[in-house]
Amino acid sequence: MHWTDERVELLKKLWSEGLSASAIATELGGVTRNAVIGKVHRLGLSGRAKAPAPAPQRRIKPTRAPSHPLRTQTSAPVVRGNTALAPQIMPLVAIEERPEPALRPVEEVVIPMSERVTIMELREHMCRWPLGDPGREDFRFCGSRVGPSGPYCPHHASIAYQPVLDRRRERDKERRAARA
DNA sequence: CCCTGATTCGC
DNA sequence: GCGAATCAGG
Repeated sequence: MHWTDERVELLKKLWSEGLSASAIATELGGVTRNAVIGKVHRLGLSGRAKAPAPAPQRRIKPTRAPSHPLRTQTSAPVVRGNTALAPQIMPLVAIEERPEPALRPVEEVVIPMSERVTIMELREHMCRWPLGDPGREDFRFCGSRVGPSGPYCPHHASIAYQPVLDRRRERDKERRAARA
């Protein structure tokens, strides 16, 4: 992959819109975020907005000897820092309430916490408990941190792995209690 | 740990 | 010119 005019244009556009380097890299495809950042700098469009630039701070390379005369010091239009302060235009972030998929009246408590993530946002350590109807646009996964093992967070694991026997035992127990 | 941009420098 | 590796920071 190389930087064709179109790709450069798209890069400029997306960068000006405030997308992160990695997001742009994904969008373009075939490049890493490093490549994007490198290109951005070469094009001279670094720094999308920045305050005063507080730290004069030079970088300190421990051992590597400077093979070139440093061309820095006095003249540097440097507008450093800044991290994507952009209007973040995310397509599918809405979705308000997502009633848990009819899980019979549980007496245990809550921990409603779901992060609720899309399949794209789902990471290795995230709970894969499905929320909603797969195939619908608002389908999500729980997304909470998974437990010590397994694909679910502790809360959903307790639901998923609750054996029928436990429920029966629980029911019998209640009966006995009611009788007494 | 996830992520961000910034910088250097071998290629 | 390019971008991986690295750095610095959130």
